[in-house]
Amino acid sequence: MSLRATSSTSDKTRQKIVRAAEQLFADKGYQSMTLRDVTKAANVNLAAVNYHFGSKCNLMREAIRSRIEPINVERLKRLAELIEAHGPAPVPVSAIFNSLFRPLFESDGPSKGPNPALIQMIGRAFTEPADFMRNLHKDFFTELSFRYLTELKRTCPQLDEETIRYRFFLSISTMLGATINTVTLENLSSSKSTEPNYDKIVSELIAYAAAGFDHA
Amino acid sequence: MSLRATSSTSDKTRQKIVRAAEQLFADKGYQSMTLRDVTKAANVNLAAVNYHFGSKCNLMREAIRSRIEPINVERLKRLAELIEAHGPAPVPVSAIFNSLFRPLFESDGPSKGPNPALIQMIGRAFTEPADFMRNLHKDFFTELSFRYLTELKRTCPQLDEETIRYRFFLSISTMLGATINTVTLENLSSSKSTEPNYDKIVSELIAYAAAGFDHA
DNA sequence: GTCTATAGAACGATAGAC
DNA sequence: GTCTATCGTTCTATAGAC
Repeated sequence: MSLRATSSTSDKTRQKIVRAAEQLFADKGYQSMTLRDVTKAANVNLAAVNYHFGSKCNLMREAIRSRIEPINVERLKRLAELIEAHGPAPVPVSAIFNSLFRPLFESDGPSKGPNPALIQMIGRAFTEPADFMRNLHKDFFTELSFRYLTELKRTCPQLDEETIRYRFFLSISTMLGATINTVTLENLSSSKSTEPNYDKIVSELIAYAAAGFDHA
Repeated sequence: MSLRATSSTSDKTRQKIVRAAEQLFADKGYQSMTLRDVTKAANVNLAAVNYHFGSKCNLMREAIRSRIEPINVERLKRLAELIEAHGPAPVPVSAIFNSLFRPLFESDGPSKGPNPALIQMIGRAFTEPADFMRNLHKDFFTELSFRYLTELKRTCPQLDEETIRYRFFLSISTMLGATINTVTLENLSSSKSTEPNYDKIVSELIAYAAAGFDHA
């Protein structure tokens, strides 16, 4: 049968499916999101998912991969720029976290605004219990965490390796928690706006994580 | 028909179901956890869940409620003790977070060790997308957050209300992320122990959140 | 490539014997 | 209270017409 490997004249159906899947996965998680939901929201036929992606699992792997990879590229690019800019001096913790957190919240590209569905999807992907996510985590997080841990160790030589790993873990946890923890997010703003203020969230997040990581 | 409202001579079946549900919910989330899984793990009959709890939804509401309520009581008790002990002086942020975070990780009671299944279950409950969780959050979090925000405001009068709410939200996110974010948790210890070191996690968590909250 | 129709399996819930 | 058996629904995935 052979799945579609390359783009053709029209990827509209494929794209519509991915976009709908993003939103539904963000809202309801993997198990609660059904292919009927997806194809209905995308306004395509039910069979289209299996034709284009082979399976529900593959659809989500592809959806998540296509979003995370550019973000991780941007993260490492900014980290490299920081290292370059500071020469032999270590990069401040807040600048390191800035390069790690910002790209997620500028998910549609720098100078573009944040994409709530995309932010939530990634947050949920890393807290999703489904088995097939495990490998994704390894693929997308191993190199990234190694690079960031290396740089954080250089900036904070007074902290032993184990402490650095714990605090890095807590920093990642804060970021992920902030993206999916709708509970407190709703109670945050005194105004009853449905849309969270991501600009405020991300700058607070960076300052919070930097202070939490760097404390005596 | 009438559900069982009061305890009878033997709550063994009921208890076994709740315990099994906790573990499975912690591992797989609400939708992936089936009643067939639960009753099989509990070694009881499939129909027992609907007899004792009426529905799958009700089972999890009861399981979560029975765990969170004692923890919240303990939290507020410790907070009240802190306020009492400090008299008119404000309670330090780290002490406030100590009273908020510790009870979850001493979930089987003080002097008892942490209960991984319980910790994960509560973390997952607050990040679960399922609709029926929404009301639970309101029930178990509204009063708690009000009390803690009041006390944090007294301790940090230099911070405006909105900033306090944002940082409190981030602190809760850190805690929740730490309980369910298995990804990085696995990569944490250089030793390949399956069991996370909760003692280390919780003390790092409290110091981290206090520093993150209290920064200039 | 896109559709209809359906296979095949799993689910929550319940009826009714004991 | 506890069991077996099953109803009615919903899911992913696929076969086959167009």
